[in-house]
Amino acid sequence: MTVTAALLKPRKSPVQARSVVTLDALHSAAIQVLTREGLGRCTTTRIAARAGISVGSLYQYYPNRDSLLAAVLEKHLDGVARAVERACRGHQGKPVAEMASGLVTVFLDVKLRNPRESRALYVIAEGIGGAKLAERLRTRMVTAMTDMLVSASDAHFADPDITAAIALSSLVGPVRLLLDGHAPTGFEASLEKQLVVLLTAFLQAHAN
Amino acid sequence: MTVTAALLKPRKSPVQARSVVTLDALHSAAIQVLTREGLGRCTTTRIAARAGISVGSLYQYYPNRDSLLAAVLEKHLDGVARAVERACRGHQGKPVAEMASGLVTVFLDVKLRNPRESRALYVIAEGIGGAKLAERLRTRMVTAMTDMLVSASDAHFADPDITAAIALSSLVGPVRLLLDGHAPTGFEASLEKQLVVLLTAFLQAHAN
Amino acid sequence: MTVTAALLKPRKSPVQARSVVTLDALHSAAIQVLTREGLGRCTTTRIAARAGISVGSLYQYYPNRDSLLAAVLEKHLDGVARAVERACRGHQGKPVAEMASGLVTVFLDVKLRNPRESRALYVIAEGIGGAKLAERLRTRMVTAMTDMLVSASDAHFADPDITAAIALSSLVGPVRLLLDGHAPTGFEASLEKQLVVLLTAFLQAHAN
Amino acid sequence: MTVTAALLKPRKSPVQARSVVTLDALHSAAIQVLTREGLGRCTTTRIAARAGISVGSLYQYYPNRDSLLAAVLEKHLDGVARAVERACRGHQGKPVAEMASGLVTVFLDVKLRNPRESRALYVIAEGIGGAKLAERLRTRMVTAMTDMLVSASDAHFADPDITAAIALSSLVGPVRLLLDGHAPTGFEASLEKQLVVLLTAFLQAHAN
DNA sequence: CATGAATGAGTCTTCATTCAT
DNA sequence: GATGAATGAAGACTCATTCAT
Repeated sequence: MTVTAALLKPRKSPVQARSVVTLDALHSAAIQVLTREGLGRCTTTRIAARAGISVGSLYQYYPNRDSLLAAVLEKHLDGVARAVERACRGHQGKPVAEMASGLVTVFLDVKLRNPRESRALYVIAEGIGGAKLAERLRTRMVTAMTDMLVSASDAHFADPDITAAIALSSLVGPVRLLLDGHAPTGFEASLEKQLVVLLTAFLQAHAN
Repeated sequence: MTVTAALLKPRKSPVQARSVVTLDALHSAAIQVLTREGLGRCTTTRIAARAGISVGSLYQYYPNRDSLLAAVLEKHLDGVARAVERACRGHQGKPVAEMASGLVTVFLDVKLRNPRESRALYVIAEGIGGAKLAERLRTRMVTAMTDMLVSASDAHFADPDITAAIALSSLVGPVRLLLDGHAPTGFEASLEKQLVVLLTAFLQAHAN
Repeated sequence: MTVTAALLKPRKSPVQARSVVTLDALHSAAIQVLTREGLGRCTTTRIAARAGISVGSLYQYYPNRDSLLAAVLEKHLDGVARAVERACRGHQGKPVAEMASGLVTVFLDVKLRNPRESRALYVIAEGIGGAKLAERLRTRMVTAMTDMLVSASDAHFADPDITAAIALSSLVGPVRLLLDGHAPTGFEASLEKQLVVLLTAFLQAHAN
Repeated sequence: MTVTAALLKPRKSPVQARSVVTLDALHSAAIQVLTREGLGRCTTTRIAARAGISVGSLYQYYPNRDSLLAAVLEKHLDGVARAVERACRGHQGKPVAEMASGLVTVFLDVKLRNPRESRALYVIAEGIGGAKLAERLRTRMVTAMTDMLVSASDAHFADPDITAAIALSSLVGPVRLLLDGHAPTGFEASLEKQLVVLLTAFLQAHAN
């Protein structure tokens, strides 16, 4: 683990119930401050205040501001990755149409479950070294998808990892459009169906 | 134009040759500082220094830091939008396969022409009121695409604007993956082909 | 309370002993810097330095520079107003000669007790929204004087509030002359007597 | 002449008509900017712009910002002093009642002729070394008044210079009250009469 | 352990002044 | 002479981080 990486790790493990509670409070406080005030005004003091603790205590849990934000981001991305992995395992050996449908469903589910949080994290990700984190989690998801794709009952993929990477990343843009509230009228209603069409068509195009 | 919008506008028009040069220097300086130091360290002083001018001079061209960054972003997005609009006009009445191919080619072309700049702008967009700008430009592109889609010789679209919005946004993720350098080996080589497959399959799925 | 007014209020109440000390230190530091360096050089950094604290700490007590200066001004003016009010109450029902004498005495007393501070505040008053403050305090004094005048045992005033306003303001110039050190030799020695003569003559001129 | 004094002098004498015009334009531009924007925003660039010339040209006439403001102040005070001196000469040998009346009339006349300008100058005076200037002009006026007082046909003054200083300075406060717009209703209407009463009573109190 | 006052480096922004054109 | 772009020192203010209580 590099020095930089070490600095982004939480300081104490949540062995005690209180810690877990505080950690959670800090996470949601961070997200609230972020969405309410913007990254510029998202200060440690404000986060601590909203979490109901003192700045000093915040530093008991995280060595610095960025590690807190990174933890929030990681927690979110980990949730997304877990959900995708589970879905992929659950669709092993199925036809690609089912895979596409299953994938879209979970993806939308985790991303839209808490839209406010999802949006806040895009902002965090740019501000800190979010790219590294995002990549690690993306790799997990692509791996899981690749495994699923190669098991498809009705298709064969020449470059399953590349197909997986494209398929996954192609979902990101449309979802973000919706989260940002910039989508055309009727977009949300048909988003899931459209994305299923998109993914299914793409995956079937590789079937021979 | 709102007050806020006014504040994001350049201060002086580049009527003189020198101004144009300085303006360009500022733009690329901003991009360099951004990619080299990150948004957090992208200060007016550093930008000015890299551009070879004084802070004072920077403020002769832009009323504040955000207006400079916004201008850089807008210039880039405007270039993308123009290219997409031109491509859409050029594929009126063609079959959807050609449309997909033309769109992907143009999109990759403008986005990858200056990868460093493209990446920097993702960071800017989050930090400032980039969402507004991005939406305006996206609207232009979606409009152009919608017009193109309805003219397709071999397909009919029930909701062409939604199809356009999804099609366009589905390209964003994969391209960014490449720009961020997180793509699997061989990704770049096949990206264009893959995206053409993706878009063609999606559009043809709507054909009846 | 308007927004502007709110911005000129101290940030934290001096509930703790330490705060009171720091607040006092800031006030006298401000006055010292003001008289030693002038309003132009009366910067937050310099005030903080002279007060023996950091700029950051200064901003824990006042939201901005002007609110600090305004507080200093208000404290001074409030002291003057209190003294005048007390004197006015103490001379209810007396003949105008005694009123004049009493008023001049307290006025000189409070203004000359700390000449350095008195002078500094003229400078402050111009720079910030001192006019508003000054007016409020002046109104208090004029009101108190008006009450006193109407109770005079040997005179009747047709427009007691106007008479009060003129009487009070006529003292300002001569006192300031002395504070600024521009008075002729022997001025200070006879100032009190002269002002008593001035005020008495003026008030008696209204007696019928 | 000290170095400081030299720096506050205009750079070129208005030998040419154009210079006079420009100088006047600068003076009123300064006053306008001052009243419209406040001392803080009263920059050389803005003054020059309002005067219709360039900053560079401004520096052709004054070596620095303060010398310009000082010149504006001096011109105003000189006007006041001249008027007072003339009035004093014109009332030589008259009874004190006439002197008082004449002085008040003239003082109000010059101060209220251009209230906006008068007010603006209080602000200037504090910001720059206005005290020095003010004192010089005040000395002229006190001298003229002293001469007048000693010639009074119906009174003898033990300390005519002190009496003059007090008399003059006692007018300042009331007039400023009016200029600042903080005077009670009916104040302006009766100000002249009241001040005549004030001064007459004061001067006659010295008569034996 | 918690607290939150104190710190001071670092940001943006302004503006008097100069000088090349 | 006139111009106004360029300069950069200096000011107000913020905020991550520390540490005495």
